[in-house]
Formats: sequence, structure tokens, C-alpha cells
Amino acid sequence: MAKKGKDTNTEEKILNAARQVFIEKGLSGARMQDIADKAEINKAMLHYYFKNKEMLFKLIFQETAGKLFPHFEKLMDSDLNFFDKIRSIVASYIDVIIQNPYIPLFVMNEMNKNPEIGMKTFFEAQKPGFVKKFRQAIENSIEMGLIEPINPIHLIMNMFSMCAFPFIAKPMIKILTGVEEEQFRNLMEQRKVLVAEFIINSIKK
Amino acid sequence: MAKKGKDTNTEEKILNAARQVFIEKGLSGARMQDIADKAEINKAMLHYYFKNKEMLFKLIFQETAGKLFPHFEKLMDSDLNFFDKIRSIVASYIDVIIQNPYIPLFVMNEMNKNPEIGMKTFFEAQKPGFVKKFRQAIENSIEMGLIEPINPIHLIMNMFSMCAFPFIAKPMIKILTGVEEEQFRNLMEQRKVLVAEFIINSIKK
DNA sequence: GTCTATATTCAGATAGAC
DNA sequence: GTCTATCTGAATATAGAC
Repeated sequence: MAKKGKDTNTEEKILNAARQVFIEKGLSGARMQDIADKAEINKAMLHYYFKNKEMLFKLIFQETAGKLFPHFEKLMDSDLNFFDKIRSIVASYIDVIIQNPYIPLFVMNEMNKNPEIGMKTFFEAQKPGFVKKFRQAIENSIEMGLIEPINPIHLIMNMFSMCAFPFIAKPMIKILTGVEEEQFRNLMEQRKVLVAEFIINSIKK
Repeated sequence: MAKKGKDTNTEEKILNAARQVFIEKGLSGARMQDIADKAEINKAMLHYYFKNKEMLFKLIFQETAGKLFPHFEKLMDSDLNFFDKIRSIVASYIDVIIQNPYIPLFVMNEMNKNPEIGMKTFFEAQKPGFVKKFRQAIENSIEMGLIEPINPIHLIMNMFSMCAFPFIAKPMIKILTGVEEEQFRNLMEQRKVLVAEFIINSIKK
């Protein structure tokens, strides 16, 4: 609570540096030296503050994965109608990813490559209640004749796919379509509205 | 041309082993020793047949990336109507991924992490003509009043997102929804039809 | 808490016999 | 072509002075 600069103390500096390096390079690609350099300290400090590379990684991973499903549960509890809930989730989800574009690939990749590193128990604890609530909302909407019948799991997969995948596939999209950085950003902005309407268009009766 | 077994010669054995290891662990996570073990030879052989790790990786990557967009160009040239083209692409694309479920994550991840390793030029050469043809087909369908106006890039992104992303997110999907391996396979089978209809439902006039 | 120097382990690559 | 043994460099981790 002293200086309150951004990188107040050494621990903060390390965590900030580790976050950048791990998210950019992944666990196996990251180098402790890179983290030390970026934090402007030396390698020995890393081990003073954090037992080893794995511990440091686990911290960063769990912190990062926690950002993946922000306030969706509150959103599901709100009194918005079903379609507006979809609109809100899509918009805020894409917005989160625009702010942190590397997170989806980072999380998905590490979950595939390092299934043991505690992410399973982490998510099982975290298991966002919003999934259950979302499934329920879908089933209700079907019963009420508001939308066409569809397996809720497919609908949820479709939604998150269209939100997250373009960021994962960004390098390929840029090559295949010829869009540049700024146009890509514009496209992602558009998707905050477009994806929701695309979904609603498809399921509404 | 002698034995014609599956792993006839050493080179084949190495390539098969390298393919498995690289796709599972990625470039930075793969170990030459793992490849040698899996190929049932020793490390020295790897360097006898392939200059170094990078060369071997580049080969595997390009071979693998080449599988990503199979015969789509032929398909676009066929005389199927627009909706049936979508149905065909979705079905055959998901089918390819079911056969090779790790490919999307592998390719996307390495393109992000190792943008220099020649994938850019590779895809610019390969640049599947089907994208241009697909865009054209979408624009035609809009002009003909067959479908609602939509930016072709968004439509293409939506389609490939829904096809590929569930495989990338598989570990998370299994945790969040509680589905097991076999149910997951069933879901993916269903998507060969479901995704196309979901899209068509959304855009048809 | 922070640093320099060093230990240790691991991984990629090579030499050289057969 | 194939192997064993070895070299070299890199990366994680630790010891110990300040």
C-alpha cells in the first residue's frame, strides 16, 4: 500500500511479466530468463518469490482462466428476456476477449497439453453455474415455444465457438482474407452484435 | 518399394513418430528423444535423415496444415446449390477433424507461436482458392435474394468457428457439461448436419 | 530482499566405430 | 545406415555474499 505505482513491488513485477510471457509462449515455450528480463530483475528472484516454474505457471493459468466466464451467472439471473441474455453474453464475452485476445488460445492450449496441472479441479470447483442456468433457460424457451427445439449443448457450443474462434484463428484469417490489423479489430467489434443476431435469427420461431 | 508395410523404411517411421509427437506436444514441447523412442530408433538417426528439429517440424507442419482445407475448391465448382454447398463443406470438414481431432489446435497454436517458420508463405502459396469462390457465391446468393445480406467474411468465420472450435475446447466442454468421450463423439457426429442447418436457418430468406 | 556465481539437469547435435 | 558415446549449449534451480 506504499507507492501504488503499477509495478509497486517485486512480486507484482514478476507476476505481470510472467503473465505476458506465459500467455505469449505457453508453459513449454516460456523461459524463466525472459520473465526475469521483462520484470527487470534476475532469475534468482523468481525462485525466491515462487518455488519454481510450474508453481508460477499454475498461478498465472488459474488467474487467467478465471477471466474466461466473467459475470455470466449474474447475467443469467437478471430479468432480461432470453434473447437479450444472448445479446448480453455475446457482447460482453467478445469484449473481454478483445481486451485479452490471447486468452482463449492460451487456456485451450494448456488444457490440452497439460491436463494434469490442476486445471481440471480448478474448473470443477469454479464450474460456472451459468452453464446449468443457461441450459435451463434454453429448455424453458423451447417449452414456451419461443425458439425451435435444439440440444442446449449445441447452442452453447455454437455461441462460444463464434465468439472465441476468430481470435484463435486470427493469423490464418488474416492470410486467407487479406484483412489487416485494424480491419480485423473492426470485424471483431461488429461481431459483438452480429453473432447474437445470427444465433437469434436461427433459433427464433 | 520393397516391403510396403506401413512403416516400411526408417524415414517413414520417423515421420510417423514426429507427426504424433509434434501434434500432441507442439514444437516447443516436443522432444527429439520422444520422437526417437516412438520411432524405435535413436536420436542420431533423426539427424541423419533430417537436418534438425526445425526442419523436421516444418515438414510435419506443412503436411498437416495442408489437410485443413481438403477438396473445398472442387466442391465450390460443383453444380450444387448454395445451401447444399454449405451442407457439404460442413459435413466433410467436421469429418476430417473427427479423423484428426488435434489438427486445428496444432495448426492455430503454431501459427500464433511461430509465425516465422514459413507458414505464412506456405499458406499464401496454398491460399485456398475456395475462399474467394465462397465469398463470390455468398455475394451472388445475396444479390439473387436467396439469403439475407451479410458480410461474407463473417459468414465464413461463423461456419469454420462452429466446425473447429468444439474440438479445440474439448477438455473444457467435457468439464463444463459433464459429457464423456463417447457422448462427445456423438455430439460431433450430430454437428455434421446440425451446424449447416443452423447456418442456413439463420441466413435464408 | 537482492545480487553474482555456480551447480545441475536436460536437450539438441555431432563424432566416429561398425 | 545404424549405433554408442560424447560434446555443447541452454535452461532450471541453488548457494552464498552483501
